[in-house]
Amino acid sequence: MSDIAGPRQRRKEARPGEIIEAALILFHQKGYAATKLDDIARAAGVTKGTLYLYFPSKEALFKAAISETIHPNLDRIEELALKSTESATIRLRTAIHSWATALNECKGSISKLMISEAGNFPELTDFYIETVIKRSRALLMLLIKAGVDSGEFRQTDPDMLARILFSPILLTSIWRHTYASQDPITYDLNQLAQFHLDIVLHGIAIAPEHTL
Amino acid sequence: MSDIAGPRQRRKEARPGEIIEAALILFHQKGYAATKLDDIARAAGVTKGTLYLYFPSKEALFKAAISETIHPNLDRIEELALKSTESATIRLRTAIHSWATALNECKGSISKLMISEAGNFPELTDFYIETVIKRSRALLMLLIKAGVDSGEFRQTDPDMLARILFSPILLTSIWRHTYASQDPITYDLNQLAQFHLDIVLHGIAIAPEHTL
Amino acid sequence: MSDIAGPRQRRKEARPGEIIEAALILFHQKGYAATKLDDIARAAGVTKGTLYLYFPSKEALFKAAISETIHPNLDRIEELALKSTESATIRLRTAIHSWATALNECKGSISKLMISEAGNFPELTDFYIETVIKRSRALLMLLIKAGVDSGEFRQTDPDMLARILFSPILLTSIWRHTYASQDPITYDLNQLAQFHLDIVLHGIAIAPEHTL
Amino acid sequence: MSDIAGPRQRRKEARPGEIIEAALILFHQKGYAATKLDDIARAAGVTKGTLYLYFPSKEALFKAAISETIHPNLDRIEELALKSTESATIRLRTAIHSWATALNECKGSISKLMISEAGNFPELTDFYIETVIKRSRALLMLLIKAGVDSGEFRQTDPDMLARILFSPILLTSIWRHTYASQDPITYDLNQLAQFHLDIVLHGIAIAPEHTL
DNA sequence: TATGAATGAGCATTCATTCAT
DNA sequence: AATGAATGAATGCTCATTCAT
Repeated sequence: MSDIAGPRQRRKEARPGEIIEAALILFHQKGYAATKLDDIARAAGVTKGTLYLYFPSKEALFKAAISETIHPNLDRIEELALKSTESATIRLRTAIHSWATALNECKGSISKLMISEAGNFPELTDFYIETVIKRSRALLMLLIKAGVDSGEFRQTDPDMLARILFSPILLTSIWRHTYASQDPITYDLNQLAQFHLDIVLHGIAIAPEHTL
Repeated sequence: MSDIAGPRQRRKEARPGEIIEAALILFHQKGYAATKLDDIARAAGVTKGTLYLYFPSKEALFKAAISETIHPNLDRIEELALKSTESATIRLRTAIHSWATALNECKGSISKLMISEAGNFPELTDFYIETVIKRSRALLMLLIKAGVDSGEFRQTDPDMLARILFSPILLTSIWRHTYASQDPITYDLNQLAQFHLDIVLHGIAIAPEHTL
Repeated sequence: MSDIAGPRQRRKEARPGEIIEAALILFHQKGYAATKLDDIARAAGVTKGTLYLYFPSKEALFKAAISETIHPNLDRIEELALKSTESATIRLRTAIHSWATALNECKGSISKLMISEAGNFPELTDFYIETVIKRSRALLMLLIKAGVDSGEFRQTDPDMLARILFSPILLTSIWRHTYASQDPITYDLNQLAQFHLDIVLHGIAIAPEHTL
Repeated sequence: MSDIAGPRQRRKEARPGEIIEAALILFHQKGYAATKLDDIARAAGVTKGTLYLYFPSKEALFKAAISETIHPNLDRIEELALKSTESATIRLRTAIHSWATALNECKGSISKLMISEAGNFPELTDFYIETVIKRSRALLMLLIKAGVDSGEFRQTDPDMLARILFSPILLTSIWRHTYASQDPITYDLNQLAQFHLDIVLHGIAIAPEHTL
């Protein structure tokens, strides 16, 4: 009932989140420079002035939107894969699938946004590289090395293999957010992940039973 | 005669190309909206007004830059792989390596630019999807199907496999152009392609001799 | 009882005065346009909304601040000089010194503020000119004429002399409030007034005994 | 004939001066903050964007306007009084009259502007104090000391006397620019200067012949 | 063909004012 | 009486585009 509030309702707690959500979608669709604060305000159901109650500038809003979205996802993946006592094969599959699932559910793609805007926001990019990219890749490399050590996988280059394992999922996720209307993708990221894992694990497995 | 022009003197036929080259680099670095015509003009060694002698608007220049860069690359790949009478395995390897080589040499990445700006230039995106993306993928799928038909590869999903085969190369190329300073990549795209092909072909090969 | 209120608790009757005091200082320091209501509110220890309980607009607050500060000072000077039955010389000295003393003690300078903002507030300026400037000058001219009539001073131009007599004090007062840090003034306005009066009275006196 | 140029005429050389002149008048009338760039542009006969071809910001335009106006006047006064071999009395009269003449002719009053805006532009104020105020006062003090040394004037406080000598002229000049309509002044600054000098020199002269 | 001064619509940001609480 | 979140008109500044030279 009080949900249907008038135009001057007070929402101090909820506002920043609503604004960030609206901003992220628009930044993602149009890029930072092409996104107008008017658009963000309208999408968030407020006026332009209100944005400045919560964020001191457009740039600050952009950075906040990126950071806020990144942070809650950071720890989840690592937990999943590291705690487990299963075989490296299983843990690798689990890690990648949980990541694919996360990407499947995202409305926007931080990866795409960072690719587009990295050149214009060097410090933000540094932060993203350190906290997201390197950390994610380190996890994959850890699992790959574990598999090599345990005799599940052949000797291989963990850096390249890590890059190869996440590329199709990440690029397809970006693709879907970019070319959804012109080139729709009919399967979900988990299917793609499974398909790729089956091939790669078969390709690097020492014994067939280590494929799954 | 006009060939012997001074080093600073430019032949007028060369102008559009020089402008496009400068524009492409800047669009790629900063994105469309953040790139100023002043910057492009300065980088091309002309003044802002001169741009309008060759391109009616910023948007037209952007589209021209994309199109001009795409076109000369379009036919090359197809020729390479289709003419050959080798095995599907060989032709697949050849196609992917020649593509990796092409990407290796590019100063900018049209793929990255299209990902960034697709939302703001729908018609251009349509054109890109039809002439580049779908055509490239169709080529890979053709070769994959040929390999399945010839008994070199197991039965598989050509769309997914095509996507998987170009993802690491394309994403790594984009990566390199985006995060070069923060996260340098030490190997080239051909090494990555070979590494991936070895694994995947081994994974999908019916007999070991079809891996190479 | 309400006198025993906590140090932070303010009696509501005091509010307008506290706001005016804070406003006057800020208007004086930064000028009308550069002073934000937020600053005034903060300086007065209230919130921005509260200002509107006492003053209908920023302009009204400004005018009130000027008027409130002017009024209590209006009558004082006239009393001092007019009641006296001393010689014109003495009364002139008394008037100027009491005025110098008043200016010495002021934290802000209405004169400076009016000089700065006269162009933007014509009606307020009219009011200030009529009630302060012309009245003050009329007083000085009255005393000068009295001195001429009584044979204390030579025949002279009362308007010019009045202007000359208050200029050093007024300008120095403004100066002190404007360039305090860059160009500090080491003597007080009474010293300056006495110095000037000694010279001028000696200059216009008919007989030496009329200098003091 | 070509003077009646169209709206797109080119005036690169003349423009900065025209803009500064228009800006100075408006800053003077309304103060810095209350002066809109649109107003300045309109008064200068250009559009807002043109201002930015010549000045990088409103603040830079303001500072340029002050500086440009100050500089040409700096050396003039000193020359006048210092070269002369006349008596100190004559040189003092000459200096003050030439200064009064300069102020008489000015459309705006930098002094007024600096009083209004000193608080908001500390570095500009420092510059003004050092190059204009202190230099002018030093000149007057020099002449006063010369008069004392030559036996023309009694022993006196040069700082105070200097301040007293320029106050009426300066304040009246400011007054005229501030309250022209409400409180017009009927005599010019040279009359005022002569009136004051006659009194003061008579007041401080050791012998009557040193008054003129 | 080439220039670059000038334009003006567009956008980020500010801040006096309002109003639900 | 007091708050402070929200508003929106105003304004400094940018930049794609035009055009006289």
